Amino acid sequence: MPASLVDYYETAREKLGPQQWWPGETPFEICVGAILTQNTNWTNVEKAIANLKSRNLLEPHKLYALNPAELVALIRPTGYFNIKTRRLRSFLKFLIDEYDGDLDRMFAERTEALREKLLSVKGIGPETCDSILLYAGHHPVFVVDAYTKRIFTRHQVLSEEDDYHAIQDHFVRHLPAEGPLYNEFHALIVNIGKHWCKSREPDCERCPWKRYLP
DNA sequence: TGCCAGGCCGGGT
DNA sequence: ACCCGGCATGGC
Repeated sequence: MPASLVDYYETAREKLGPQQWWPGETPFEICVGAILTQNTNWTNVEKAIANLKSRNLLEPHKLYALNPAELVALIRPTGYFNIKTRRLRSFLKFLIDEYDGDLDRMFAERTEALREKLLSVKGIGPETCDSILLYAGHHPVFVVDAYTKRIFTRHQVLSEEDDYHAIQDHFVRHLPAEGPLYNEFHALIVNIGKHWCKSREPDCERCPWKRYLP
């Protein structure tokens, strides 16, 4: 009998321990980080977050009031700084226009309705949207990323042509519908993707799942 | 030294 | 409906 997704989860959880994600102190910081980390190494994002934090700018109205050119300079280490400035500001405008900058009010919306609204913001795609929902808002949505696809395609759980929605659907259908589990599982996937399973070869012997699953 | 990182958008077939 | 180039810094 092939390993189930719950087997994958439990194996990784045993080997790597609790992940305590997302690495951000406040819901707003998590939202900002989710946008800044698009196709970007997290260590670069940390530098940008530190810049914003040191200037006390991690608050929606303050950040939106900041001169865009200043924002470009502060998030420079993340790369794509021009486009990310636009994306951050479009999210901030949405948050301020719709909820007066109050994330609690935003997250009080029903999951599906909020998901659609966030996806309509230019610069927020499915992964960024779902990361914000799950990690900043504690909505029970499973986050899919490049590691999820790469690792589970390699393990023959997913196929190459599965798109974001197909992958998300697969996980949702095969896991208990629990936000905390979605949270921990995605965090474990990223941990394994970054530190254990970097090889692009079809066989990755170092990967915990390769070694410990039947 | 090159390749890659927790995507997304817009324009071209 | 796809496919693809562009966006850009910092670390290994």
